[in-house]
Amino acid sequence: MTSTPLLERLRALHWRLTPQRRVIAEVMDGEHVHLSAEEVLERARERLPEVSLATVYNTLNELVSMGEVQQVDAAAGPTRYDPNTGDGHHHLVCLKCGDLRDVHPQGLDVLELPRSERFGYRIVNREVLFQGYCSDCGGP
Amino acid sequence: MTSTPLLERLRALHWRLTPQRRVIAEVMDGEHVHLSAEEVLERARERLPEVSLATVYNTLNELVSMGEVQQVDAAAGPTRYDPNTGDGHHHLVCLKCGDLRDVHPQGLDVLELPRSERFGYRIVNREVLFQGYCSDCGGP
DNA sequence: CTCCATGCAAAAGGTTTGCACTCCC
DNA sequence: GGGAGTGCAAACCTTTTGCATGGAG
Repeated sequence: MTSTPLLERLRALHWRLTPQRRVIAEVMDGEHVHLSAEEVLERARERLPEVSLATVYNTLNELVSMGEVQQVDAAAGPTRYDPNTGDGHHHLVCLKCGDLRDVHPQGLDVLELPRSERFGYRIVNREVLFQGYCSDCGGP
Repeated sequence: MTSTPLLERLRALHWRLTPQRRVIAEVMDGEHVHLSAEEVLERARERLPEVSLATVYNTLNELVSMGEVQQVDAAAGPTRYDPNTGDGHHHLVCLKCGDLRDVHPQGLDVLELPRSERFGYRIVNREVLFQGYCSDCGGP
């Protein structure tokens, strides 16, 4: 789907590119797991030690706003960030421990709101969220 | 849809019924807007002043776990709680200000995960979440 | 009578903010 | 050179927790 590297797309958007931002974008482009801001910081610092948590938050929020990154709020634990792959993958979260998994429910190609239900929003993400309790936290 | 009053269903589940819990359940049963824990506390105290925030959180978490209440994490602002109406209503949230609206996308009757993708979870809520920015926070 | 729920306040995160400094464009 | 981005640490909010007390079943 999304074959163009993230950095190219960002350059095309005339996004101010600093070393910190570049490294953070690279982390998000490479990892297809759900990283917390803290984990993004960790991996970014492996490449560039002088990165701060505040910048990670700033940058992730911008990437989300640009629709390049998806944010998933698990209600337990910190917000997680996921590169927006464009495939129809969705999420299953544990409300107690925050465990997060990808799922691929079928027949949801048409995840779009009619204009009459958009309320003037600029929508950057559509997703199906299943909430429950994992087997460790209170399974069936 | 859900015609049985919440309290009756709770009694049927042999749920320990204290004055505080009853009042909180009544608030949730009556209100079809998305209330934060703080707002639930406010309304519960109108009926019973000696209710604490901790109890509101405890009780709401239990109701969520029982599948009787839905929790929506907007990423901005506090978690919101919604009575589980059973109709196919979903949510549109503003990532910046936390504004939350009901939407009714079509053709999503089959919001269920195949067992192979449930990972042993006990699922209590399925919903479609549209994230974006409202017209005040950065519309189109 | 026995647990379990409650209240209070403190603790525990996670995320944002203010300000001085840096450096990308 | 100017304005946007950054780092640091403190502030902010929301939610959970510990412990003594009280009340539902």
